[in-house]
Amino acid sequence: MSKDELSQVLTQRRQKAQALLDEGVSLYPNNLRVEDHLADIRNHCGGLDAEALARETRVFTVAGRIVAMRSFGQAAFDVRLITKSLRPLPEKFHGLRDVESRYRQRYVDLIVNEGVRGVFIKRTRIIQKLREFLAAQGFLEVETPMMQPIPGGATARPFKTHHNALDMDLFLRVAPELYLKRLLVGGFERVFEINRNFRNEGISVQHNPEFTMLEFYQAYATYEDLLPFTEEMLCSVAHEVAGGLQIPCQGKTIDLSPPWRRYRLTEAMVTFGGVAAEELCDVERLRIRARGLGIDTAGQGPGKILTRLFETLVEPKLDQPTFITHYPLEVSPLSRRSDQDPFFVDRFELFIGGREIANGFSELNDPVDQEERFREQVAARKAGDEEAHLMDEDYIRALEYGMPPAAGEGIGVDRLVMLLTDTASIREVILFPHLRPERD
RNA sequence: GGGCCGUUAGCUCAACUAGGCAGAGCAACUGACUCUUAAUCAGUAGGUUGAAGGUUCGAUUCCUUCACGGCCCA
Repeated sequence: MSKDELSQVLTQRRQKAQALLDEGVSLYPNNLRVEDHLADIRNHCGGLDAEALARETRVFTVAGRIVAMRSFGQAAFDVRLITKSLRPLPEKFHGLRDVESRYRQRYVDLIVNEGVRGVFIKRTRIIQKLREFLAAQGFLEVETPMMQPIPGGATARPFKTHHNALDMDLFLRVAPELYLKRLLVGGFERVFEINRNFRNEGISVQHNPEFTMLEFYQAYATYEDLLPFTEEMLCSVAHEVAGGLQIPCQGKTIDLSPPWRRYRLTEAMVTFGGVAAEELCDVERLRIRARGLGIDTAGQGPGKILTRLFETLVEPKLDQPTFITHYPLEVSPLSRRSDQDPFFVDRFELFIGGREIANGFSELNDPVDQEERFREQVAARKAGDEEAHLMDEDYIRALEYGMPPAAGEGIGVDRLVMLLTDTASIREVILFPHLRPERD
């Protein structure tokens, strides 16, 4: 096939490899012991002048990529081939810039773009710090199913797969929530999981089909306990990886110093969204406003319309850390109903840099109320809402055994990494972001 | 899903407003040079310009469709 014809550069590389083979040189030996790093040589010889260097007899064994070589000069090396590369690296000065190539060939991106490497090292440190913080607070790290017969715990469309031996459909989880709360029923009082969720939705600078989520649950706590806890946890992470609480974010500076400001959702609509307080109680006026913004309100109640308006009008303005509390029950099928006002639930979300970073609430542990909410979700689903929850009878059964009052929270790890590395696209913090297959 | 932009040598980019033999730097190859911090000098080679079609005497350039990517919107 003509497609397989190699370019001049690749042909030359293969010819060189063949020439080495013909000389009896092994192209992929594995008996090397690396004893030093370049830093060792620098530390040992960096301060020496030419004469002292000439007298130096110590032998260093280092390994690495040869980026440039001149067979010229007095310092001589007997270089030993460790791995024959058949492709050249991108140009040394400009590196690899093409975004598509960087994502498709992340291995090359990581070789030549030091900043990229730094982002992923930070990502690992952030996750390590979250684990460390939670473990120190007595939380037990657990693993719950990624493949679920009934996808639940979030309003999102799932990916479907099939188990051949059992001949049954399974769904990649959209959230671990319902399983983690089963563990509260089982007697674990503090649990958390850091793992992948999968949502069958559009791809954007903020959305990858698979993404990493931290969820943690604490018995005998309320959502109000989670606010200072979240401040403390995220500040400890910021100290660790960003070096402080003043962090750069897309040209602005975000101040993470606690306490973070708090608004009820309705207050924020007035303060940031420019909506009159009277309008908040008037569904029809809200609906008209939503339609004016291009939001589809068909079949949606006041709670959902209010939330959609909030997302459009307020969310992007919340650059500095802000807790929003008192979400409508209509959009919170797993949260505990507020004792003061049954329209709302005991829930909050945290916004930083105009993006949702965390979502937490007091958990609904009344099985009768939960079953009713599921039925409403099922009805919404029948009416066309593909993201609505399904009935999970086993979860109801679990609640019937008695789940201690508890609070739980989810933190989008990718978005947290974006925030702490000042990155605009989620693809820059995921090693291998999803791309369509390349052709030709 | 919609709009806008992009795709040219291994890599980074030209060739624009005006259709007229597809170019440069780095990398590669050959030779020279004994002290470098991307970059010493000279020479050589390297292309189905993302794919297919159309307009034209002639298309990287104009038009259509498609593929992939980016940004914005949903």
